Amino acid sequence: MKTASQRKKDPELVRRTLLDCAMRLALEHGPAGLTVQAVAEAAGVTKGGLFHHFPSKQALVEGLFADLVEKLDADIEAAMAKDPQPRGSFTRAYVRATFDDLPQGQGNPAAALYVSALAEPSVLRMWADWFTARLERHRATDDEPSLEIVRMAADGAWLAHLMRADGAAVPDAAGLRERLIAMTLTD
Amino acid sequence: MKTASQRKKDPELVRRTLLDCAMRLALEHGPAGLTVQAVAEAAGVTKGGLFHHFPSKQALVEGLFADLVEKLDADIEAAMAKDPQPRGSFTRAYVRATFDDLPQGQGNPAAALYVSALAEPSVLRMWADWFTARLERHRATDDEPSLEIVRMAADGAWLAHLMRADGAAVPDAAGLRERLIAMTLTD
DNA sequence: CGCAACATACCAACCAAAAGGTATGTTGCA
DNA sequence: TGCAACATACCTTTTGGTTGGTATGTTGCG
Repeated sequence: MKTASQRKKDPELVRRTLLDCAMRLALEHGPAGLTVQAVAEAAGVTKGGLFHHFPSKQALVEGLFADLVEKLDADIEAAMAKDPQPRGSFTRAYVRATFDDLPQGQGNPAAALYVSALAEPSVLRMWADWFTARLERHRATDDEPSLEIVRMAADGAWLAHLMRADGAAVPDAAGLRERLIAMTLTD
Repeated sequence: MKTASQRKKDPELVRRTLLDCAMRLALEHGPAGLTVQAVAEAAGVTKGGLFHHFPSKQALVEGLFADLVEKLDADIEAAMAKDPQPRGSFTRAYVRATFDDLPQGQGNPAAALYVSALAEPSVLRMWADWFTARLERHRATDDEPSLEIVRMAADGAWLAHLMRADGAAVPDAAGLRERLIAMTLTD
């Protein structure tokens, strides 16, 4: 991004750039690398400029995760639209979205980002609210213990993926994914 | 702990106290609350005293997780000793240990501790090494996809427990646990 | 329209606090 | 006495955050 004097004023773009850069930095260097200084610099803005858009660092982090939840929600919605079978459709979509959204590239700082952000009560609340709301909405089709186990296994796979030491990939992610989806149909 | 002038010199005890206090602080306030100052203070020692036992903060964190892995390993070993059925015995023990070691009390900063510590490559390596070694050792009895799913579901349950917003407990942890164990027997 | 009045979007410099770490003492046990 | 086990005091860096100012729009009014 060019410096402010060279570009047209476009606060919405700056806001987006800040969020994008924050996400990139956090994924690459973990939560310790997510400093307002670094984010502002990466976005071609000064710290003061950042604080104009986000009144505090917490607000920035909240914006980050609001984006993330929104994206996950959209992916799940899309996956559900293509699923003819009603029973377990949310669980299948959850599995698909979880496996598809695995951040590729270097994986270990990403884990720290996600879960350490959940130390922030406001972020934790965001996630919990979203999840319980979806669970409530699809209670009729996805409220079975066997499906809960599938979702938890997906979470576990997500965690395993994030925590894999250096290149060591998760053995057979695709096969695992299909197996979990099959579990929602045959039970 | 009394101050140094009032107590007998007992470096081993001080070391243990430091690790225990560090664990407590991290569980209560998350990784951000795990400062050498706070740990030393809580243990009734000054910062200089802490740095005498642990040459750096990273060393302290590594000691913390070495303890954790050791405890988990002991629990799994104990659970396996009481399990007559060979097939899936490691997976069952893993499930039992995972559910039994759920840190009670307020849970959200704990999640941050665990996973953010895994941003430290040395800690991540510790965990990965332990896990792959156990997997290799029990390859004959626990190398089936269905058992892998059970272990991942246990991880997911662990994550869900850590991430529950304020009091909201995981619905039916005990039932879930039994269900997972049953899955290792009936498949 | 044209221009003053105001609001928005930034920048540059600075600040207090807290962090990890070190250098140098002091104390107590063998 | 000598060394391990601490305490005290200090340093450096980095952090989130603030302050005052400036450039760029936007709006109301004669």
